[in-house]
Amino acid sequence: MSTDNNPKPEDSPDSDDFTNLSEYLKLDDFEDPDSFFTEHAPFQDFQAKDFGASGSTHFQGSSSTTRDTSSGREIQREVKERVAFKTKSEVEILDDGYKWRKYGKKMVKNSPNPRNYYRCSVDGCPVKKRVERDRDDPKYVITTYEGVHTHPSS
DNA sequence: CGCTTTTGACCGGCGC
DNA sequence: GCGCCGGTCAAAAGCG
Repeated sequence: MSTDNNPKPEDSPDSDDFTNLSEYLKLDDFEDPDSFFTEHAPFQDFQAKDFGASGSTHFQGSSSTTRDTSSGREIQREVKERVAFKTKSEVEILDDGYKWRKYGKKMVKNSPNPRNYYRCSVDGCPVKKRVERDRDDPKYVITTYEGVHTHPSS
């Protein structure tokens, strides 16, 4: 199958397994992150915390449909909204105003740090959160949100 | 008492 | 066909 639904012309080199997370972080060329923050999540309160959050990057994934007719089977996969945030914090448990339930921890090969998987504890909220520490800067935390909240934050 | 967390196992996909 | 990797679920325990 030709997986060319990538929003970025990246010709992955043969350097082991480079986490595409770095790719997301490179997309900090957005111009109006503030509007995004205010419109998608109460990150205003997020930064109001005392953990000193600064320098955040966000990536918006577009919904694309992939159909494979090579085997007569049609695979329609809609990509949910993906947002990656890089926050400078010493703690990984950043309270964004939502309740999260940890459902798994995994160790990534490219990082000496484990990756935590969180899910919204609210019923009907298909939102998932992925928290991982930066491999190059342990003082940075990478939080990846997937999906959109469908319930009040408070 | 309810809910969250924690670890391990399991699974699906892809690569070789 | 097997191995690797990432992701998810499940059961049990701990805590408020």
